[in-house]
Amino acid sequence: MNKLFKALNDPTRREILEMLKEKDLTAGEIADRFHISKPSISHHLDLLRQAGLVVSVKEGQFISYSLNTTVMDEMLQWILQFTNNNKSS
Amino acid sequence: MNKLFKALNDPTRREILEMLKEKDLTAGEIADRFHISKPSISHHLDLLRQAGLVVSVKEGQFISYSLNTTVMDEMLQWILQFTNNNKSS
DNA sequence: AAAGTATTTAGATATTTATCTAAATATTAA
DNA sequence: TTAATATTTAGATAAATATCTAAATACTTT
Repeated sequence: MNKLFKALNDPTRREILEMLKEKDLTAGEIADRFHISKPSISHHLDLLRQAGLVVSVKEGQFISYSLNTTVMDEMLQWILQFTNNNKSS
Repeated sequence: MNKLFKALNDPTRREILEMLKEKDLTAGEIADRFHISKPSISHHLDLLRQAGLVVSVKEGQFISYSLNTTVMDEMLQWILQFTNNNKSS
């Protein structure tokens, strides 16, 4: 839970997630869309992976990143405890 | 949105929100439940207030804090864009 | 095997953040 | 009005984080 909130507490990382929502991308493709060095993006991807928000698969020379939405559910539940959406009737 | 994620990226602050879910509390009552100094708790409350997650009302000598759930909706929507819960049928 | 490409790891640095103590402000009670 | 209580503000410090460049690793192509 901690790692999840930590991972989401950065605009670059949230933007990466939104990109991956559209389609899977390689580390390089992601880096190319930011004015940030590749090592920095690599680090962001690592944090997203640690939080379980993305999954990486090696495809030859490339590493493809894709979204893992199941982890979002945990967060969804946490938020719903505060909202009225969880009231019966 | 940035302030919202920032505010939630701290276990103490998340715990404060869970306390306020049960009932409104004064700054002192909140501080008493942690082994953290009052100024530090005051600072956490300030960040929560900046994010719109809590509202404070002065009641004489005390300041009462209460949850503001409406802000959570914004976050809920952000998360739902990734989940399958928003698919039609 | 050597060169090129993709990505990560290592190490450094500047900024942000959580925390503390001391002091300031504001309200209540004596 | 003085003392006590509640909370915040100010200023300092240690730890965490985002970023960079340089180097290492791993795969592919020639």
